[in-house]
Amino acid sequence: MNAATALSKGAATRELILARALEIADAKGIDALTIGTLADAAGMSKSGVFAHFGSREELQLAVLDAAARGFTDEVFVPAVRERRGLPRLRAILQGWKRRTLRYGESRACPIGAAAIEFDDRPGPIRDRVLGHLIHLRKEIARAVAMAVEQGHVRADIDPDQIAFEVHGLVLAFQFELKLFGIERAVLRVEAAISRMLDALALARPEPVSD
Amino acid sequence: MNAATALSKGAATRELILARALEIADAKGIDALTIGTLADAAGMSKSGVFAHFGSREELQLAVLDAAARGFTDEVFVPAVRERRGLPRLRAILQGWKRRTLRYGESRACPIGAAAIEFDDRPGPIRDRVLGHLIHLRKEIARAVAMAVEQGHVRADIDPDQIAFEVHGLVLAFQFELKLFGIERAVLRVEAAISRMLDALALARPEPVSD
DNA sequence: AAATAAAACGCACGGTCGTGCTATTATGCA
DNA sequence: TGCATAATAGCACGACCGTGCGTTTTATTT
Repeated sequence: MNAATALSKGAATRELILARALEIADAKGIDALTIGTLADAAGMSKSGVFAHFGSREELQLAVLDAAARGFTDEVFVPAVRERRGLPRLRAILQGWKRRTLRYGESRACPIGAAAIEFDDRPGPIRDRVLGHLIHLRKEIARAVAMAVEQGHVRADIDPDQIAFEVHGLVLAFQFELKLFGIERAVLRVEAAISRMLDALALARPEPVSD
Repeated sequence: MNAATALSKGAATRELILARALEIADAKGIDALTIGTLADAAGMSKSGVFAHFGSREELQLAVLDAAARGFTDEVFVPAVRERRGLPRLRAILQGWKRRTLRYGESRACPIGAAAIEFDDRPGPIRDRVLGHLIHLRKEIARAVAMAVEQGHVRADIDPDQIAFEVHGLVLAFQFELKLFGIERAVLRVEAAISRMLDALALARPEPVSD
């Protein structure tokens, strides 16, 4: 056995289970992820699956973390190959758009969905979800701040405010996908993104009165 | 019995049940609205509640419609007292913000939540939710179009695009409430709203190059 | 007031859920 | 190869779900 697969049997099937769990959570949402369904999908017994996590909640937390890792790998990791500043910010937005599109017209990002499903249920899951979302927002704000440092963007803008509005754009994009289909949603989000990036790069909102 | 309460016993308790159901759906989401819980909240038996709707799905549809009526009453109805154009658009946004705030930091608009919970479950509920959302978006776009007609807003903007972005703003607002609390969320959304309304009213994005 | 209709209840059924407990099988090390 | 240990299966429990049915209570009409 080589180094990459140097896993004990238990750890290996745990990964297999987690992969199936991620598929289910992607497709049906995190609280449609039941132990029985997951056991069927993994070709195991309920108690076999259960033993790997100890509780349903622990399973859900593991899936949440896996989803967050997937987001990082798919959106942030490729983006850091771009130059700091606007190019990298643009890459993040493109990656995010691409990932959102992969969910299609009738599914949602599992973390965003979990944030809404659990917003009224205090506990570890809600905390974990909010933690991931806060991290996401910070990364966006960081990319904007870098763009300011690089002189790509006006110095008087607030990176956190832009992160807020970018987040809203992606959320609206998800809804537009469901409401009016892919083509229209892509047009809208790209119009909004370029409008926003233009506004960031412009000299001042009212150059005449300067 | 006077005219306002001229309801048969059945219709009256149906309204009572619906009111309790709306409370539950507001607080816990539409699929935490179970017949047993609702029966307890209404002080009735499960079968008593059940008989009024014939199925759980029919109950959920009724609650969805009630929530949409509530939104209209709370947001659109007061807004039509304002003058057409920007004042009315502003009133809609304020009303929407106020309503969103009422849900606080740890609950979501039941229709928006249902849109996400049911995005992967085709059927009458999903259709109804999307119908309400499309209606909402059309109303926003209509208000923007009126503002164009009144000359309050540049003629080259697309009302549907603005409706898209406004929707995103409110969604981001809801998340901001959960992530960072009320004060910060209010500051952000008001900054974003006034920035957007300013952009609508301004002459052109690049007046110097004209 | 009696008769008819509507409304609500009590109860049970079949289903799924998460979770323990015990037995069995497979794995990895001496 | 044999043995300790980890991994999985089997099974049952209690809770909750939606839903149907027969009965009983409450409203409405004659």
